[in-house]
Amino acid sequence: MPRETNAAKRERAIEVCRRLNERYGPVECFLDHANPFRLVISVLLSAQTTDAQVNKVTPELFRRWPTPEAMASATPAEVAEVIKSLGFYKTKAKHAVECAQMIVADYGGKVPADMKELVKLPGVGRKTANIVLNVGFGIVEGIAVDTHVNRIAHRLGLSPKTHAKEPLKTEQDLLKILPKEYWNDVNHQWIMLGREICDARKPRCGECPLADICPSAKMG
DNA sequence: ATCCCGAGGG
DNA sequence: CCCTCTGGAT
Repeated sequence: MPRETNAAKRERAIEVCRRLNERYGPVECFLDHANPFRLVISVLLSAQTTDAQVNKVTPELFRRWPTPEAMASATPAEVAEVIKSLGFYKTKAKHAVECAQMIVADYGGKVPADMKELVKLPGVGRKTANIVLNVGFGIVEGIAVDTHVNRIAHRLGLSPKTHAKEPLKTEQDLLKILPKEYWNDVNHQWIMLGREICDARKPRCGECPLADICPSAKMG
């Protein structure tokens, strides 16, 4: 079996994006993104949980501490009490307060619109930073590779199996394959596919719009 | 039981 | 490289 050319991968990846665009329509953020500060905190809280769970706590959270200045003077214990229905709530509360403090101390109370600066914030990695850049600032600098995107890229044969646990390498593979105008689609729509259909354990290939062009679906 | 729309730390 | 943090969904 000859190795697939990059051109073939690109063609397939673009077709993937085209079909997912048809299925999901324009991308949308379901978290509180009224301003970049709220977005950073909301995305930070969303790790390992759902937007719906996050949206249950953010109204009270931002009612009590609406700005970086306000949250900077909260204690992690106070914040933890408000967000305790979420997983990892103690760590997230600590990160939220430290984020607010750093935004005030180092960035004049404004969330930096820059990947290198964003990832300096406690609890903010590339995945979170990518979403903040995309949704909060309209900047497309990379692809937010989470476990879903990672898995889908692997199943579609767009990133080697050896990169399965290295999101940075998966991101680099996708950046090389896909033209930039599709990066934002990956950030949002591939994640939805991963949640609804391309499940880690039991993928529902029978309902998948990509089944006929997916090597993994063909092999079962 | 087992996994997750991550990230920090050892 | 590995572990930890955590509630909720399945």
